[in-house]
Amino acid sequence: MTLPASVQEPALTRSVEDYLKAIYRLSSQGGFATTSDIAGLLTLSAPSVSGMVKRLSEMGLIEHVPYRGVQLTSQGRRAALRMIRRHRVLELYLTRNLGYDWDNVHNEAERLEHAVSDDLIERMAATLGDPRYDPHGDPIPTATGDIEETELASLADAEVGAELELRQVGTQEPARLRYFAEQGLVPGVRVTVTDRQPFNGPTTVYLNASGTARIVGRELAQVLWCRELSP
Amino acid sequence: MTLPASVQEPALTRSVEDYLKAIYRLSSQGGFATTSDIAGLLTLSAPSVSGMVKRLSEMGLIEHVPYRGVQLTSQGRRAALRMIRRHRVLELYLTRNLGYDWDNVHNEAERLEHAVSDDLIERMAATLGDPRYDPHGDPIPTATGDIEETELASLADAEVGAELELRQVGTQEPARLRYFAEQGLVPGVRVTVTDRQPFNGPTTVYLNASGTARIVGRELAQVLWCRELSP
DNA sequence: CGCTCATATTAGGCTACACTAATGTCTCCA
DNA sequence: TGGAGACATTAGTGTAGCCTAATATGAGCG
Repeated sequence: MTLPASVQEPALTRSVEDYLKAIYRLSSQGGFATTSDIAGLLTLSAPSVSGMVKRLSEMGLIEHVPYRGVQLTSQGRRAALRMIRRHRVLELYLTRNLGYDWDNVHNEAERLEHAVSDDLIERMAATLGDPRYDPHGDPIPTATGDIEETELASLADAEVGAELELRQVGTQEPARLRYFAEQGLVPGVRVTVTDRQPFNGPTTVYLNASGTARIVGRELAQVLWCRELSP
Repeated sequence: MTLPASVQEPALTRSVEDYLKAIYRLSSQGGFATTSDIAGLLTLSAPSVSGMVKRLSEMGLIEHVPYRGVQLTSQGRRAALRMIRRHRVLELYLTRNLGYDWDNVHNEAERLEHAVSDDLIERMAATLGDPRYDPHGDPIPTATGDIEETELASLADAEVGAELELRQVGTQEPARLRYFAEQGLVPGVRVTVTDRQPFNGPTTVYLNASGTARIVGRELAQVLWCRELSP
């Protein structure tokens, strides 16, 4: 009566997909995602999260340690990475092929990621030449669920004199993204750190290509993730 | 406390959007859409439809005459046409820009139409050069909610000797669509009706461009909508 | 060591939307 | 004109997700 041995996964709801993405983000550094952190990220009440946590762990998507938090199971992680792939492929496609700017793709991708088929995502990815990074420099998981893990350091922590490649811009706020774009601070750019003011002051960098300087306040510098170039 | 005079419409749910599209289709010839027709089209139970009909008429989207059926209000019609525009623009975009065939775009568009923003639809439409017809020849409503109304006749009713332009293919079944494509029976093609067998028998047409004949059974001929060319 | 406060969970309720079973209404034909 | 049968509606349930209010837990500090 039912399908054969091959287990047919019953398709996750939009909510479930959002929870899994949030838990992935909050626990990607290895720890637990707490109820209140999830509630904060998704702007839901804590009891709502408690309720969903119960459902997700019954579905086998997360492991719940009461009063401590949750972590994804391998099944949950796979589902989360699938959503992240969708989101990032969509962001890149919208940017490259439909004239979106990197500061306004997020919301569109956020809605579409729940509606597109795997087939469409793979067609978009193929059209884009199987890209590895989204417009903000975040790595795109492969269709098989692998994601590049790179050690990046925040510009705010970089030493004066260091030569860096800007790799990821860790914000989705349109205003900040627009500002970064204006300043030429986008993934792939190479810079040299020439100064840092004390007491959490701003960082000054030279853009190697254009030879011009930029002064970046701490709050912004913290979300610019960089890779150290050979010294 | 609430928004100013400008009435902010509260965003329709996926279900509501589907009902409105169905009601549009069923009542576009002027009559009422009945509960069981809607239930049939959406594959829902009749009581489910009754319940939704109550909600839709409270929302002012439809007019309900008990035991007779429903019709769209102008507000409901606007919402329905907006969905149809989305669907058809999506179908064309997927066909033209992402390698879909006309027989497999329907389901993808069906899901995406609920998730895309108006902005994205307009970008797609602009990319496509503000198209007027989708891949099946159906007219695409304008962003302002106007739709071309053409008098078309079914090939099954065409007179022998008539010269016709095939304009719309009125099915979404992939197998039939593939067959039509193989036969060269696609929108825009010009044909001459050369024969019709009696007792609801098949229609024979010549493809004017290639000069080859096609025999089309009644069931298929009924969904091929044509415009009569000057006699 | 125990208490306080932040955090988590449970209890109870609401909405949207589906379902089946029971009931109402209309139409057409004998 | 009076049913019979087709169709519509109402009644009553269920599930997913959200909420607020009430309660439980645990961790750090006096």
